[in-house]
Amino acid sequence: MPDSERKKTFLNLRKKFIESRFKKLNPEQRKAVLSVKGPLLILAGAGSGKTTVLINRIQNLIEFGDAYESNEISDGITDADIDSLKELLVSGKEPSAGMRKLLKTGNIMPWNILAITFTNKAADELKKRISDAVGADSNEVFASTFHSACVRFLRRNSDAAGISNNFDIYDTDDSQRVMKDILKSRGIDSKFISPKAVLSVISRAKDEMNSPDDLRVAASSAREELFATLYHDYQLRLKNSNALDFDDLIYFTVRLLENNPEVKSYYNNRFKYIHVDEYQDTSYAQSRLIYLLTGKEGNICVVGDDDQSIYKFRGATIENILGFEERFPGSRVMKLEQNYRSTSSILNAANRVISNNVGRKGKVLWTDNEDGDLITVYKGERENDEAAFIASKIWENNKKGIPYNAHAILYRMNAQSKIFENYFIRAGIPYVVMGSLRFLDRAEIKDILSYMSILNNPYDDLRLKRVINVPARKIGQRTVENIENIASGLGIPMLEVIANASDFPILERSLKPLKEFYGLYERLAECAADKSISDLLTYVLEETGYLDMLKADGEKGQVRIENVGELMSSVKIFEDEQPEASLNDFLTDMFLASDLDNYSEENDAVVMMTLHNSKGLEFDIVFMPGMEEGIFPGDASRYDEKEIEEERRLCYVGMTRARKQLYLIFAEMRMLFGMTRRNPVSRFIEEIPEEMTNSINTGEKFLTARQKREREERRDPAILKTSITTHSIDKKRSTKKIFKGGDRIIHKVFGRGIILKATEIGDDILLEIDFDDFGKKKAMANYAPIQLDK
DNA sequence: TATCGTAGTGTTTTT
DNA sequence: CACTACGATA
Repeated sequence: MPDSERKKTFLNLRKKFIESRFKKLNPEQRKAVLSVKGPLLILAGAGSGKTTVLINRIQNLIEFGDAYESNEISDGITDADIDSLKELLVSGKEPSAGMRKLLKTGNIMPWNILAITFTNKAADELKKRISDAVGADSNEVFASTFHSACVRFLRRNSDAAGISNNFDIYDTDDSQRVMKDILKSRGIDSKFISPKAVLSVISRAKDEMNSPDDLRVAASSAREELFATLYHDYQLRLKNSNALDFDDLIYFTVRLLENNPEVKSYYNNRFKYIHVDEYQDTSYAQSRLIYLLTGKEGNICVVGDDDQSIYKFRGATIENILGFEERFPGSRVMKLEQNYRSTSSILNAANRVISNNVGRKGKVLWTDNEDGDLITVYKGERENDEAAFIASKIWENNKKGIPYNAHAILYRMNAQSKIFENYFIRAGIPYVVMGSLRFLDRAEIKDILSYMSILNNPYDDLRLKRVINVPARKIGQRTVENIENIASGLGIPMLEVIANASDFPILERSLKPLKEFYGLYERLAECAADKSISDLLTYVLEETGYLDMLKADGEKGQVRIENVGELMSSVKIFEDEQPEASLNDFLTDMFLASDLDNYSEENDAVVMMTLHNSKGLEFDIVFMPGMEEGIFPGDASRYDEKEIEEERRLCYVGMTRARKQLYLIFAEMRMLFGMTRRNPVSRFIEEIPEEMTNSINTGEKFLTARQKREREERRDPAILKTSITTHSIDKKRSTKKIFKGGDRIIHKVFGRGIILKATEIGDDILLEIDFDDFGKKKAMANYAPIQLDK
C-alpha cells in the first residue's frame, strides 16, 4: 500500500473512531460535539442535553483536538497502526499512548479551553462533569462564570486596567448605599429620584458599554444629564474606594482588552476554544467580551435558547443570538430539538404556550418520552387552598415513596413562598427556600466581611462606615460625617484621617474612641498579615466585640451566631480547597457567591424558588402556584406585548422544568400587599388546550374567568378586570390617584411625562404616558409610583 | 446616641 | 399584611 493510501485509510478510521467515542449522543448532538472549527451557534431547546453536548465537546477537544475535521496526519503511518486502530474500533478499548498521539491534531491543550457560564453552580457542575469524563487533565480547563473570569483577568492585568489588584467587589446593597450618599450630598430628594432608579440606568449604561461621558453627550434633557453626573460621581466614589461593582467587572475587562492589544493577544493565544452557555442571557458588554476573547480562528461556540431568555429586564439582549452569524462570519448553526426531560404531555403543553410568542427563532421541541399524566390545573378559593392542595399532594406522594426532593414549587415572586412555608411546617414537610435572602445579605455576615474587607483594602470607606460603630463604640453619625469631609477634602481614605485624628480639632471630642478604633484596626491588620483566614475570622469576632454583641442579643443573636458559624465553615472549606489563596481571594469568592450555589438535591426536602432561579434545573414534579393575571403575568407587564412575551418565556421555562408531573395552580381570591384581589386565571393556562389538562375544582368559574377576559378585551367597561375589594379602602390611594389625559405627572423612575390616555379598568386606571426622557410607557395608576406634576 | 413609632413600599435579578 | 427606613424623641 502506498503511503498516501495508507494515510487516507487511517484518516477514515480515525473519523470513525472519534464518532464511536460519542455514539451515546443523538446525531444532532454528535454533530455539535464534533464541529469544533470556527464559530458555532447551538440553539438548544429545554432539556435537550446541552450541558452534555458542552462536556462532550470539551472532551473531544482534549482527546482528539480538531482531528475530526482535520486532514493533518503525521508521516510514517504503518500497516500496524491501521490494524490496531481497526481493532480498537471493534473492541472499544482505550487507545495506547502512542496511538492517542496519532488520533489527536491541532495541539490543543486543556488550558486552551474556556467555558463561561452564568452561575457558579453551572461552572462547578461543568468542572465536575469534565473531570468525570476526562480525568486529571480537566483541572486545566478554564471553566468559570463571566464575573469570576473577569476578576481573574483584571487582577492579573491590574496595571493595564488602571486599577489596583486588591480591589473590592461591591454588591447591589453596597452600590445602593453609595448612591444614597451621593444623592444626599447633592441634595437630591430621593422621593423623585430613587437610588434604585439611578443604579438601574447606570447598570444599563455599563451593559451597553457607555461611560458617564457617553451618557452626558447623549443626554437630551436636564434629567438625563443629571443621571450622567450621578453616574460620574458614582464611578469616582468607587474608584476612590478601590472598588468595582458587578457590572464594572465586565465593563473594565472589555476596556482592558480593547485598549491593550498585548493583553488581548495573550488571551487570544491562551483561549483557542471558547464556549458560552446560556447565550440568550448575555448583555451587549458580555457579548463584546466574548468577541474580544475570540481569536482569529474564531473557535467560538455558544449555546442558547431564545425561548428561555428571561433576563431582558436586566440588560440581556437577544440580539446576541440573532446577530451571531453576522458578527462571526462563517458560523454554523445547529439545533437541538429533542427533549429528554419531560413527558410529552408536559412538553406539548409548554410548546403550545410558547407558540403564542411572535418574536422567535422557531424551534419545535419533540420527545420520545411517554405521554405521562395530563397537566393538572387546580383552582383554590384563596391562596391558602393552593398551599393546602400542594402540601397534601406532596404528603400523599411521600406516602407512596416519592421523596420530598422530587417536588419543586416555582413562583413568580419571593413573597409567595411564605404561605407554603407555614403549611409545610404544620404538615411536617421538609423544605428549602432558595434565593430569597442571600447568605451575604444577612447583616452579621456583611458586617464581618466588611471588617475583613477594610483589612484587605484600607480605601474602602463604605465598609469602614458600615462597621466603625458596630458594635457601638461611641463614634456617632456626626463624627463619621466629619471624618468623611476631612477625607474627601484631603483626598485621602477615611482610615488615614482616623489614624491621624489628633491633627484635626473638629474630631477632638471623639478622639478617644477613634484612637481605640484605630488600635483595634492595627491589631486586626497584624493578625491578617500573618494568620490564616479562619484565625483572622475568629480574631475579628472576639476582638471587635461582635460576638459579645450577638450573645447579648438573646434569641435573635443566637440565630446570628449560627449564621456566623456557617460563615466559619465556608472559610474552612475554602481554605481546604485553596490553601494558597489570600484574604483577597476569599472575599472575591464570597462576594461572587449566591444562595443557589449551595443547593444540592442531596437533602430530602421540597424546593421552593422563583421561576427565574429555576432556570437550568429540573424536577420530577413541579407546582406553579399563582397562575393569575396580575401575578403571572404580573400587573406591570399585562399591557405591553413585549413584556408579556418575556413573562410567557418565563412560564415556558417553569413548565419545562418538570419531568413527570406539572401542576398549574391559581386562586380565585388572594391577599396581596394588604388587599384582597380577585384575579382572572392566567392567560397562560388558557393557552393550553383543555384536552391536555385535567382540571380539579375549576368548574364553571374557570370559564367565567376566560369569558371575563374576552369581554374585557372588547373594552366593556362594565366588566371588571381586576376587582379590588379592599378591607378598608385606603382613602389616600383611591382619591389621590385620579388622572386624566393631558395631566402632567412625575414618575419615580421615568421622571416627568404627560398622560396620553387614561382608561378606567375596574377600580384602577390604565395610563398611557409619554415620558419626556423615556418615551411611551403604560402603567397602572394605583400601582405606579406617580404623582401629579404641580 | 439609642429607641420607638410611623410613613412608605411592595416583580423577576444567575453575578 | 409585613417589612424597612427614617425622623422625632428621650
